[in-house]
Amino acid sequence: MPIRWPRAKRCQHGEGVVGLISMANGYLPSEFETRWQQRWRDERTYEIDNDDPRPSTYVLSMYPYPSGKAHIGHVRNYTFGDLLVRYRTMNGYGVLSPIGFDSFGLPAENAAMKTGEHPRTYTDARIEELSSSLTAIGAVYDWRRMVKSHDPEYMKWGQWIFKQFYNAGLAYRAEAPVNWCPGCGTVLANEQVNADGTCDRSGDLVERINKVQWFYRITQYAQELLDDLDELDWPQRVKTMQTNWIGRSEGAEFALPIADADGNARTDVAGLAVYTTRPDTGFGMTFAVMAPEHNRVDELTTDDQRPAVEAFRAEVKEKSEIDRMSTDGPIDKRGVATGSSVINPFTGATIPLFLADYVLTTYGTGAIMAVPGQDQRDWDFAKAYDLPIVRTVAPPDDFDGEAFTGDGPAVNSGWLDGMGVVEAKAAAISWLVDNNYGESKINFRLRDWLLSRQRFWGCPIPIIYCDDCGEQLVPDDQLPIVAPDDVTFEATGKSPLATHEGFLNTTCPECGKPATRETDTMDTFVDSSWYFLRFADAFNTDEPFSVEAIKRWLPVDQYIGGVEHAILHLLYARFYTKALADLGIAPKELREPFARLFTQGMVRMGGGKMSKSKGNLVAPEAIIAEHGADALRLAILQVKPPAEDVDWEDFQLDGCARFLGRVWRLAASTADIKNRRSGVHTEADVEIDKLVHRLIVRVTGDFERWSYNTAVAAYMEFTNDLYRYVQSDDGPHAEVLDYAVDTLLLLLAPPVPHMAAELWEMRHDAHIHLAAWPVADESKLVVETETMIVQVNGKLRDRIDVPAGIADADAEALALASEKVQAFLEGEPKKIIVRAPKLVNIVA
RNA sequence: GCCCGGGUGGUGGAAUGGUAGACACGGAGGGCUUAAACCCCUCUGAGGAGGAAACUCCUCGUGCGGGUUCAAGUCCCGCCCCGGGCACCA
Repeated sequence: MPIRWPRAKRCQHGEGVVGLISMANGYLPSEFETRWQQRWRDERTYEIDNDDPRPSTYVLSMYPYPSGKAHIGHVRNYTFGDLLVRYRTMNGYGVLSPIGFDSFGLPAENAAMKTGEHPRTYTDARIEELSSSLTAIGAVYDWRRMVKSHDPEYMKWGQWIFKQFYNAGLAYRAEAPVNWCPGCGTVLANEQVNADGTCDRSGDLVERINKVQWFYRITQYAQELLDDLDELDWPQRVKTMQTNWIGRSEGAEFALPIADADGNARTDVAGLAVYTTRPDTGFGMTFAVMAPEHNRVDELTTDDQRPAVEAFRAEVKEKSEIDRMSTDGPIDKRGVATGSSVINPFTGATIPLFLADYVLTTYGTGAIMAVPGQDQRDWDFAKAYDLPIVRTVAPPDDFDGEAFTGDGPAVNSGWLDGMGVVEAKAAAISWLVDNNYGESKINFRLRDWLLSRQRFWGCPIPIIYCDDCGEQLVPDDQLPIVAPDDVTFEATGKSPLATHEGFLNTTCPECGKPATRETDTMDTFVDSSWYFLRFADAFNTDEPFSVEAIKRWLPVDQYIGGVEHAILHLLYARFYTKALADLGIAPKELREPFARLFTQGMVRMGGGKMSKSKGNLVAPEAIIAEHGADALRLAILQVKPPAEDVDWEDFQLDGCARFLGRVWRLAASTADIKNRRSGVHTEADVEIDKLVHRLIVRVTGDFERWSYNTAVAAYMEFTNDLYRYVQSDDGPHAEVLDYAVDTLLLLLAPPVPHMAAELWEMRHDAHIHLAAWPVADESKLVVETETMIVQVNGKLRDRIDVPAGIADADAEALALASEKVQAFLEGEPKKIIVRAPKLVNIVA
């Protein structure tokens, strides 16, 4: 609440601060911002050694993909991290604040195809641009520790880690589908495939073809990745998303015997394995469905259905997984009968076997039992194909839907009848086990991590293929394997690695005979899965990092990044950390990389995501030139809670710059204010002093809970009060004012580091960022009177000033005595709720 | 489609279940100025009543419909709309 100054004390006649404070020292950020940036660098203010005596804390913003000059989205991300680094430093911590670049990736390769420039020189230039942008917004790092994905030293240890994973059985090869463009003769990223399934370069229809590729066995850690989420101080929504992504489910896997022409179970072939989370509904299984890619499709398709099945499979090949998972649209064209039948083991009935696009090979067994009574998609399918529907769970009487997925007594289910879902599940599973049809099974939606990329600009997978010895790891003394420089990029999109003779041909490390290299590179998520560990020991040439260094800094105390990374990056990094710990490369006890996570929202432009490809980027340079980096930082903090998405149009640069000007004028010239006084403190002096201490509490609390927009409001409110104080007829008390301004500057040092530093040096000839964060004096926080609100039936009827320590009975008496309240009372109150000193609610 | 968020004045937002709209932008009025800009001060959710005025008071109001509660922007249920992710963009 702002102070309500008595009218007479206010400045009435425009004398204003103009008259009191010199205008000569205008706020001109361009005169000192770059100077301070240079000084932080020269004075190594934010460099830190591993033997630094201060208590450790590790603040990390996700390392950026170097796309060139920063855009406002970057600025927002790195402002939050920078504020925290400066805040923690003022709190006495030795803060590890490193920066690096996620410098492998598709855009550099695309640029190479356009301009012929080698991705390395292109990427190095983009890193320079982004680095200078980060410096220009005042972000401070220990630049010595910089990690770049494409740095050969980092690649060397990345490949070395792959080898350790391979030796531990965590890396393996298997077939997996890729997007294949027949026109370009190349594999496409999902991003390069248009919504209609065509190649964005050639326009050809993209196919899904199978290719042998490398995987990391992340599923081995599925349970641990799920369990350990509990101990993380992460946003609940990110934890929920990871939980759902891992997708643990308990159910049963069992076999549906294949039926012969007479409807009897064949004993010469294995049954069709299906996975279900609802074994209790088995009696309602009226058909079964396989994924179109299931490896038994050929075997189980009858001759008369073969043409239809082949046509269907060709069609599905062109569909994306998202389209296939969708339950939108007509379902009648989304499946086809195989002509074969299987047997429902529960009922003994012969039921038809279909293919449908919504069943995926990647989940469960790639085949399902269909129970239309309890599953809406099965219901729709049954309707479209005229299949019987049998309810096996009785829906409530008022149920008017189709498939019923809720709980209820089992019906039409033989020996399960009458049981609830939980009981029936257990009973059905024991029955399946007892009769040798199957077993209970925990299934995860999580799939192994496909890390092969058919790209040039990535970290090569350190494998050699020998005709005689098979796949061989590249020996350590040959690492890193680095992509060659003498390559040309063709507009078709082919990776030059696969055709570069010098790269491709090598000798087998085992037998010495001619052999060939793996030409796929690693997913860039591999690079980003351990860079935060390398930061802790960035100069180590003997190992990726020492256990000691990791023990000193890890886990990251505060990780900051976009919510778009909520699943993939954060899950992969967690997996890497666990695997590295289990292999003894990282400390055994390091189970999680990021103790606390903050996910900030994105900056949108015209309602859409800001991105280079959309061409709607806003560059910070022009804004910094006009308003200064501090004003931009403050506007970022002020405009919206950090976790939420924000539209660029809503930024209030002018207002923030105006506020900084107000602080500047006040702080730069307090000594010149004409009517400064000394001696005895007036009521106003005491009041201002209390506000200073309340401000410390507010800002500190807001920083701790990432509520920067309200912290900015607190600064502004306080500054408004200070202005009124300075302009009051009595004038300001010199000591009170100086203390108030100094404290304001200290509190402003993390968000607006340049201006705070400049003013502090003017006032104290010292470095504000090395000063201690202010601490509030408890005795000055004591509140003597509170405004008690009085409600009648929950509606506000009066406000009464009461002593903070008022007893409930006295509060009640005061409330009832109020004339305003009396007017709304008829007869005796039914009930009175008293929450002294804040509230009394009278129920009439 | 599935998973995860979000809907509060003209705008961005604030509000441990307890005074809805702090702070800022925009707007209005006043001061300073020959004038303008800058700057300083005040007012500003909608509708209405009383008063010469300062001001006082009433009703409505947090996407829609229900519910829980003495009390709901906040908790629960069901809708509607908007945004993000969906495994090869990073």
